[in-house]
Parts: sequence; structure tokens; C-alpha cells
Amino acid sequence: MRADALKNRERILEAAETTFASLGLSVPIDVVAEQAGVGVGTLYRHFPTKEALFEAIVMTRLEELVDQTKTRIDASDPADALFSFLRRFATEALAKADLFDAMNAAGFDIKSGCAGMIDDLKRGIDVLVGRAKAVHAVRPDVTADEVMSLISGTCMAARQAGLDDASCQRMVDIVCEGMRPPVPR
Amino acid sequence: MRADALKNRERILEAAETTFASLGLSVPIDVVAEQAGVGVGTLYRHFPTKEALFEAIVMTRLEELVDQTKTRIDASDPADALFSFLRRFATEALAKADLFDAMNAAGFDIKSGCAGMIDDLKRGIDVLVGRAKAVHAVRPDVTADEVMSLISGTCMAARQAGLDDASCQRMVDIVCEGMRPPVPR
DNA sequence: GACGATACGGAACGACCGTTCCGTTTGTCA
DNA sequence: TGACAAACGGAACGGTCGTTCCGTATCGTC
Repeated sequence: MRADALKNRERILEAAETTFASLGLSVPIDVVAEQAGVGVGTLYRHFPTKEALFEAIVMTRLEELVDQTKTRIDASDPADALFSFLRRFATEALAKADLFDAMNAAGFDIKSGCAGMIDDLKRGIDVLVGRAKAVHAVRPDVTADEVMSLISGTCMAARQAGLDDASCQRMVDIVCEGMRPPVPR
Repeated sequence: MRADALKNRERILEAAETTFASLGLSVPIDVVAEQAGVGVGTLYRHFPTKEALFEAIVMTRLEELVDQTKTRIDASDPADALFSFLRRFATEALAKADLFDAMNAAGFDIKSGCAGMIDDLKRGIDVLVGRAKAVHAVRPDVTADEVMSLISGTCMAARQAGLDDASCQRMVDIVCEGMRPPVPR
């Protein structure tokens, strides 16, 4: 690969990351190219399709989140492990519009490429949920799917309400509180 | 207005209601016209723009929800009044994709027409929340905005996860649980 | 039944966007 | 330095979708 080409590839990835983060999948590909200081033709030589570029960005994001679940597997406080992960997840999702588009498969078929990683994420969450259940920190009947939906839904709402991270965290806390085992009142 | 025209107007509204409900704002206008058994030209004589037709549908939906808050204002159990409304809201939103698009202003500027009605809804929720707070059924620090965001976010997530109403209700219940005042553990 | 106004259908227009194509430029290696 | 392969830029293509336009059909009235 020519040195020039390599540099352009970097610039495209960089531009895509920031642009997808703020505008999501719906941003026209020309904008990404312009941001990268590159023609569309060049972009398409590096990534065969918009979807491919998008996947490249999202996969690394998802991977980071999966790692976050793994580092918490052996935490001494399973409740905090789960909840702190969910807060982290929320912060990430609020800042990165593409994460929603990936999980919602909004537009076209992203799932093909990310499905595996999303499943990994789900498995990671499932472990954290299981451990939290074991210490009676969350209700025994909630599922990892529900948890993921609840948090991503909350972030989605926060995002389009234009809320900041702090407000989003507050809502996440409310949801987490709701996941705890009910107490007699 | 000619009899013919009136009938067509009805059919357009009917088709728009079902089509927007299942596919949301993103459905092409041709599909609505076809569903109504009408040409696009006819549709555009009755509604100057796609947005106008959309608003006509959504406004009635929002109005119904506002009414729902009003009938609950004098309920003897403020907690149940709020939570049952939220469940109702969720059911409605899950079944009607357009409600999301309206609240998210996804695509273009819907707000212009619906803003007033959405504010009314927010005010209605605010009253229910206030009354629930008065009897210590919800935390004193939650806001109507947060409640709306939480519920609509939950429904959004449920919708694209393809969940049924029962599963969505379960998630709503979790959120409602989280809104209750924290108890010492 | 005929005539004028009203309404209809759907082809055509224009804007947007993902993708392709090709003439031109640029890096690399001998 | 010269030459060739590799890479570039951006105009052009094709498809989608909201909207407009106009020739035709239909309703309502005299």
C-alpha cells in the first residue's frame, strides 16, 4: 500500500469517527469525504460501501464496550459492576450517534457485520446481570435483553431531547433503581 | 366540497393513519396514496404537504393522550393515575410509529404544528407527576420531561427490538419502579 | 342532457444520495 | 530521471421521494 493511500485511509477513518458520532449513519458520504479532505472516489477505494466504513467505526466502539464488561467480570461488587457499566454504556452511546444506528439497524442492514459483536456485548451484559442477580442486587426476572433495551432506549430519548451527560446519567440511575428487587412498602 | 372529494379525504386519512402507524413518517407518500386508492395528485390537493397530512394524524393521537391525562387528574390514587397513564402511553406509542417520529421530529420540522400539543401533554404529565409526588409515590426530584423521555425511550427500544406489548409493559413497570422514592436497603 | 367548475390520476420534475467511472496526478523503483 | 502502476478527484449515473402540472374525468346545476 502506498504511503499516500495509507495516510488517506487514516484521515477517512478519523473523519468518519467524528462525523458518524455527531450525525449518525444518516450523514451523506460526501460530508465524510470532505471532512477527510478527500474525494468520494478515494473514500470508495478504501471502503467498498458506506456500510463497510460505518461498520469499521462501530465495531471498534462495540469492542471497547465488550472489553468494559470483561474487566468487570471479577469485580467484588457485582451490583456496582453492572450499574457502572451501564453508566459507561450510556455516556458512550450519548456521545456516539452511530451506536444507536448500529443497534437499531436504522436504514439498512448493518446487523450482518455487527451482529456478532452485539451478541458478544449481550453475553457480556448477561454475565454481569447474572452476577448481580446472585447477590440479589437486581430482580431475578430481568433479562440482559431488557437491560440493553432499557438503557439504549433511555439514551436515545436523552439524545434527541438534547440532554447532557449528567441528565442522561440521572435517568439511567432511575432505570437501575427500577431493576433492583422490589421491597415491601 | 364535492361529495367525491369528501370521500377521498376520508380514505386518505384512514390510509395515512394505518400506514403511518406501522411504518412511521418514513413511508413514501405514494404508498399512502395507493393504500387510499387515490393518485398522489389527489392526496396533494387535500393536504398541501406530507408534513401536513402527518400532523393531521399525529395531532389527534396526541389529543387523545392529553385527554387521558385529564381524566386522571382527580383520581383517588395519584400513583396509579400516573403509572396507568404511562402504561397507556406506552401501549399507544408502541402501536403507532408516527408518535415517535413526531416527538423526535425525525426528519423534518414537525414541531411547528405539534409543539403546542406536545406541550399540553407535558403539562398534563406534569400535573400527574406533581400529584404523585404529593403522596410520596414518586421521587421528589423527577421531572415531567424526564418521565416523558424515559417512557418514550423505553417504547422506542421496545419497538425496534420487535417486542410485544406485554414485554414493553414489563419494561415500563421497571422504569416506574425506579421512579418511586428510594427506600433504605 | 349539457355545460362549467371542481377534482382526479399519474407522468414528469428537481433535489438528494450512494456508487461508479475515467482522465489526471502522484508515489515508487530501476 | 523516466516510466508505470497505484491512487486521486469529482463529474456523472441511477434510484428514491416529495411535489407539481396538466390533460382527462366527474359532479352538480340549469
